[in-house]
Amino acid sequence: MDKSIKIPKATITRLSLYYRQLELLEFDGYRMVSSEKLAWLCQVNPAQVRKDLGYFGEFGVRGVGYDVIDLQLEIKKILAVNRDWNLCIVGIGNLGSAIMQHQNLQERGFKCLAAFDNDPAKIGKITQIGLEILNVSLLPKIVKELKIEIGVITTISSAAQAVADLLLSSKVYAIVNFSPGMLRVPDYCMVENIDFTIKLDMLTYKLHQKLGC
Amino acid sequence: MDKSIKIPKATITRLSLYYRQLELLEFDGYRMVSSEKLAWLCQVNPAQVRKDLGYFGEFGVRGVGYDVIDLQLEIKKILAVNRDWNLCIVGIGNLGSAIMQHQNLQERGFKCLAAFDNDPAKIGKITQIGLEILNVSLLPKIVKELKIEIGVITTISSAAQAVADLLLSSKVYAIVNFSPGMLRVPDYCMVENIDFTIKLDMLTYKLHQKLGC
DNA sequence: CATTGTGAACTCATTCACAGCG
DNA sequence: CGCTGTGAATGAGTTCACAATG
Repeated sequence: MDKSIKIPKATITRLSLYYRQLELLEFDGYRMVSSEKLAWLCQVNPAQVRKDLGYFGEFGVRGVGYDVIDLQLEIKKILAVNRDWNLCIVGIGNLGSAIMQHQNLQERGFKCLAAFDNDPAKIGKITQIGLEILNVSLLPKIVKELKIEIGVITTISSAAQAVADLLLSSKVYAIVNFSPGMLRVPDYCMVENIDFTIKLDMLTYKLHQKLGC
Repeated sequence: MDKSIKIPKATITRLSLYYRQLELLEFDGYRMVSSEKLAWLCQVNPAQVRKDLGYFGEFGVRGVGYDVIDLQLEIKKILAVNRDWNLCIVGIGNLGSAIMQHQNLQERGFKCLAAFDNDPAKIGKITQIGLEILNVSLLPKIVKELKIEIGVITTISSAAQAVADLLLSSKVYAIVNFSPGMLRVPDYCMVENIDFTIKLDMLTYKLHQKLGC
């Protein structure tokens, strides 16, 4: 059912997608959904949906489909988002502030509990979600006190590696990195990069290919 | 050399990465770099670097490596970022404002020329980069006047599809979508999604796997 | 002679096709 | 009968290994 088979990274990404569509389906009053319909909503192949789910169990009913509510619960269990997670954000510029206030975070159980910066002009100020901006030197202490499990880096890229090192030394082994460029971390530390200039480069490449402009 | 062979999407992503490391290498005074060194910096396999570049030409010198400056120019040509591109941003909340002011945009030749929203309280206000926030109903007219080529969607997800439709009807066929959920667009329109709750889900999944917590 | 460029081998991911089952 | 679950087939992407070469 789940042991020893290697699960594609893309499968996890898609589970997240399925989950969101299931929320919308529930909101629209659906009780059951077929792999075909869910696939259509997520713009993937129906067999892909079934295979992705198949890595983790048998959640469907043959001849009928999947229960919209049950499947949400199963996916939440798989993704381990059936509980809250504690975050901190390092680098309280425009981007850091935006992330912090992002609605989806709260709704999905990601609690932003601390905000750090190294700019004396910002330290001591209160963010729009009511957090005091703390000196980044306090990070190790605060992370321990508040049991923070995930660090979000929204500094300029030249500061990102130092922040990552600080998080590591504070035993935070999960990082979302919004700064461009690679973080160097030991392999027991998980990093997810979000780099939107890469996405823009991808678009310009494709535009150039298709339109020759 | 470049015709007819299928180029992996991931190759384009990596070219963007290589480019940034080459900038840093140039800044540090390097004139040449081997595939091994560049690969190490980008945390990929050296053969991968050579194969990625090999799709587009022969840019290296055997026994020596790649010219740090020349290779930057070649990659810029490939990605079509050797010229400016005009953007507009739709949805001027915290995230939209953050993106608009993001330093890398300007530096890399992505010009944010217009800002739209549908909130009467925001329309008419001036953003931190000096743009007047315009009613989204003006989008088709402005897009045409300013020759905007890429649309960035930073609205709430329930508004995203309508914005995408508006961009499409204005002949903007390249979209960066920051709202969660899938946009439905014709296949001549390129969409890049940036969804950071997916990244968080990926982290929690991995944390759960590795630590069982 | 160090390093590129590249076919061939391999690994990983997606899709097909149909057996299994409610 | 319809839709899931899954082994087998296909396809895509990465890495190897070495010939080519400045």
